[in-house]
Amino acid sequence: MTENTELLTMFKALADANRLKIVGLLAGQPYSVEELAALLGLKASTVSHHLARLVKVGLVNARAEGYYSVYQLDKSALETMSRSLFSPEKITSTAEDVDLDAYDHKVVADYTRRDGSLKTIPAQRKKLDAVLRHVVQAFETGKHYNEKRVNEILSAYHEDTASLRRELVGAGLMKRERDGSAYWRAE
Amino acid sequence: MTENTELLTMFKALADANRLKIVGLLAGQPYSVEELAALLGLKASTVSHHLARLVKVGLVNARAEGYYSVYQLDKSALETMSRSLFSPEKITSTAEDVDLDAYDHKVVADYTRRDGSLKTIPAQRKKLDAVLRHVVQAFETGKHYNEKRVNEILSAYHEDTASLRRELVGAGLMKRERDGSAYWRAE
DNA sequence: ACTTTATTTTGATAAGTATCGAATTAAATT
DNA sequence: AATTTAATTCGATACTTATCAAAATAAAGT
Repeated sequence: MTENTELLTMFKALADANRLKIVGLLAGQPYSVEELAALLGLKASTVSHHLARLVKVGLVNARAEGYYSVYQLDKSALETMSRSLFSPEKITSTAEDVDLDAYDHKVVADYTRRDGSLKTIPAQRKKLDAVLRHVVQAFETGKHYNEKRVNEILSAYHEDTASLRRELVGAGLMKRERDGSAYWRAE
Repeated sequence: MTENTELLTMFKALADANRLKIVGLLAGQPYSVEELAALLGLKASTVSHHLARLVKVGLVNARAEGYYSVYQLDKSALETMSRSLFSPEKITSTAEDVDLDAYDHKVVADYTRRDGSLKTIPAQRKKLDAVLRHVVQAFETGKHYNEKRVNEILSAYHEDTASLRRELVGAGLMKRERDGSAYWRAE
């Protein structure tokens, strides 16, 4: 949540009918709080509140003038924004603090018992893959295992060790010698 | 409220942290409802609701794929929007249904009694102007009045007819002969 | 046809926020 | 200094909406 909050507060600032109208009015000319209140049919306190939010995101600014504080639109800020707001970087940044492994974790959690064994082997590709990525971590990288040892390890997860073994190889998560004499975890 | 509601619904659609994250995630690759729910730590029903709003504004669309309905970002729509959303026309259109005379009306209402007479003559320029624009309507356009008649008409508004008359001329709302023999309403 | 799985819809609830009125602050004229 | 006027702040209320749980759909594999 570095600067994607900037995006969010910006959109929130504009996600109100009256604030949008204020921006539209100020695009034509500067106005005082009192004038805006009369134009919108709102109380001055309400308009003041709206203006404060627009100031906070840098869209408008105020200058004192006689009795009034006159608000005006910062058009350069508006232009800058229209160019940057929807840039690919800004868009993708909104999801940067999302844990991309959360789906795998949830699937694994859904399919495993408290003792770590699998309730069933998922039938669906996506979920099977998630579970396989979990199971393969029981093997050390760079180490070779014979089939008997592989089955022993897999039996902690499910009795159908043959299926698990086959799926692991099929998914490319484990490799094996052509003659089946040895298995190892893919890098 | 023709298409400025489009602007509003668009901003509202993006004015939510989780919907922004969804857009950010879909910018990277398509996802199913279930996956998004796991990634965001939300229930599927909630995500479904968010996606429906994003679909409604045309930012994302869904395609059925096996068990899942896979949602993807409409990047062209995103680009179109980023260009048009902050255009001067769109911005000013948000205020197009605002009654620009509302301020004058309010000022006049504040300063007049039920019988139409003025409580006081406003000291402030802006309000005085608003009241003068109201008072001048008591005169027909294209007709000439002598000073006595002008004062009779103005006396319905305030006893200080001399000030009213002077201000009306000063504001350019009424014209007069150099010798003061006749007054008429400016076009 | 039946079962499983994902999605959507529907209420209900909780969190957020727009609005107002009253009180306070700030600024300018008398 | 005192008074008027505009703006802001504060507290309360009403409205909106994000979220979830449960029920209803939809779709696929058995």
